[in-house]
Amino acid sequence: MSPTRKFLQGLNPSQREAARHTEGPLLVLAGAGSGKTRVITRRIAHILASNLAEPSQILAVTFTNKAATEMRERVAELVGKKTADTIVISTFHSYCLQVLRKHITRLGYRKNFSIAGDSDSRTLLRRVVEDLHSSETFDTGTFQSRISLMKNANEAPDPNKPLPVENANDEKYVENFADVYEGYHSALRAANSIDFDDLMLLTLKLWDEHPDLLEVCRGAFRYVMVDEYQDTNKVQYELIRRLVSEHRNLCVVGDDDQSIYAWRGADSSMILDFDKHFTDAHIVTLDQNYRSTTTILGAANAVIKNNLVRRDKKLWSDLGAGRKLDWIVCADEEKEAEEALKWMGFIQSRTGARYSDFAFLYRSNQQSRPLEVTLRQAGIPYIVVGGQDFFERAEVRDIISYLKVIVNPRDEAAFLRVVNMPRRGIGDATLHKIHELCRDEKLSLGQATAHLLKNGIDGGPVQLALGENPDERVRQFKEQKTERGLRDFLRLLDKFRKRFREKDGTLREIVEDLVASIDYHGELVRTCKTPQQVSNRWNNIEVVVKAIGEYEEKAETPSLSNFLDESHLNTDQARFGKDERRKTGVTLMTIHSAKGLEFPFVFLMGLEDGLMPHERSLKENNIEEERRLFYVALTRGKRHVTMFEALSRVKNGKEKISKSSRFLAEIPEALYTQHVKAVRQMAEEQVDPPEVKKKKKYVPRRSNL
DNA sequence: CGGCCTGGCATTTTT
DNA sequence: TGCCAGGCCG
Repeated sequence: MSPTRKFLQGLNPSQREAARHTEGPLLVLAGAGSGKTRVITRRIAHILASNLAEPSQILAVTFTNKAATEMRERVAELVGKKTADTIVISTFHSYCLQVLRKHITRLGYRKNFSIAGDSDSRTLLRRVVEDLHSSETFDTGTFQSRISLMKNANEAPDPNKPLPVENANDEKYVENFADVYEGYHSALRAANSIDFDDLMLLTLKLWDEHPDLLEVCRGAFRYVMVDEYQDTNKVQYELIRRLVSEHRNLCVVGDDDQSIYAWRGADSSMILDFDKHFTDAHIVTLDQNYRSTTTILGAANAVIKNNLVRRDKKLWSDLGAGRKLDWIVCADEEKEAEEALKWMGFIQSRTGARYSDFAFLYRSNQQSRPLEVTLRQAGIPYIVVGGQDFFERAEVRDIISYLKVIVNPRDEAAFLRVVNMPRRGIGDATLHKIHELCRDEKLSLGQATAHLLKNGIDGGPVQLALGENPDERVRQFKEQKTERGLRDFLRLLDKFRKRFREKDGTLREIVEDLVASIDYHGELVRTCKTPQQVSNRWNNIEVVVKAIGEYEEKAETPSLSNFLDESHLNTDQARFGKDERRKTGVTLMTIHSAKGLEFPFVFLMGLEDGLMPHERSLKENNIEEERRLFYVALTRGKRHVTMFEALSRVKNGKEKISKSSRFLAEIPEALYTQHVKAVRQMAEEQVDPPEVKKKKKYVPRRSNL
């Protein structure tokens, strides 16, 4: 067999067409379960076998590290590990970070800049909002998501444009938005920090302001591929566009029907308009599904075709019809969980399936509760995927923040987090002084603190909150405590900066010493309510320390800064334990986290209007995205999907009665069996909601004149 | 400054 | 119902 044909073997006609179409723009519309990873990896192997490019001249971009690793492994199976390792397979974020670490000084940042995680951003934003000195109270998160969406869309604040986030159109948000946006960015700038969105935005800026750098990056690749293209945003598109502008060898793979991250800035018009952006684009549709029964696909197709904005396609498979879907109507969420276990037992008795063949999928995380309780009672092993990110946990952030402020002394969010942790008697009043000094004198936080110590804490214009305390001796005593605290803190930072700089011990050893120096364990004992909490949190600290050790072993040139980069960009949950349980237990997760996965048996929980579709999306008119979510949920199933609804459910501490999800009515009746385990009529009579019709807001039309 | 209490609030979370 | 932020008081 000729080497160029070798990697096209075993592909279906459309897959092969996609894999061999190497030149010019190509859009692969890859339906759920249609073997898109197979196509991408074969395509890469085919390019290499045809000697069209060196491995290092191929760039494959993914959204998650997990996807990147998987892709590399699968390519390695085809072309060998050595070759696979030289292909550039990376997430948008880590590719951009690489570029920025090299060249960011051209944008006026320092090389040791920090990446501000979501909570770091929030810390900074809170500060900015406080500085507005407005009598109003604001929700920081509203500003945060608004800023992020705007940056993802590559837009700057424009007072004439409405804000896309819910409740962001309140006058007070509109009025203050420009100031907050501005304040946030100068705070980031002063902290020598950039946020997640900046990774890409600044890379774009760098390329646009310094064409020589773009030239270098562009010249490095002959073929560019982007996975999950429906999840890209405007900025990512602009990056890609620049990278391929010479040769235009761009292949994007994705499925508009699985676009479920618009709320996070993904812009499905990127995939919908691909052939407008790249006019001579070739389009290949992969609609043969290798995962699900025709029953499941029939339901999924029927549901998704109600979406108006999409590229028309219909999945099919030759895997047989299988069992009709089951739709179980339960009284409440506890019954729902019990019923689900019964059905699992039933399926197991018929098929001999293992626990790990089952997934319980739901719309929102709270729904895991009743399931967990019931599973635990039944002694069935399970794993809950998702929830809080490991690196966002308080104790982990504490330690990471120490490391961040050690690497980047200007990092404000990190500084603020640890300056009084453990308790050093440093409170708001002192911090405000430091902060003002920073801004007025353009000092780093550390410098400002040192300055403050030199001139005496009370030298500034701000009154200590203790001013009203009549007992002057107590006041002075406390002030001394504060001074001592600040001094100790600065000394500690200096000491460890020096140790890291001089490589006085391994990274792991130094971090261990740091944790001991601040007596973090003692702090946990002091602040935690239960010993259980202490051991949980301490355990997480140990995981961090261990992670540093592991990083150190595998990295060629380990550095603290590089470790921090990885900890921000590679937050893959699977890396941190509980992997064993995944092999033996049932899986509980949100539909969002299930994207890209498959299970022989899928249980969809809580299919009620208000939950799925979520009432908030309903309010925001995002029904099509909710429908896609339901579509994603259905298409996770290989052999069977069981659907559950609870007529009544405790929501926010109150019992709520609901109707069936409107999406269920979109499934052809011939494809499911309904099992009513609760008297629906009773429930419906009780409620039938006096449907509160919202008055449509009257929007005056602008005259054409 | 820091502990305690209260009131408002409550999707989804690849990086 | 449960969490977290901000306010209050010792």
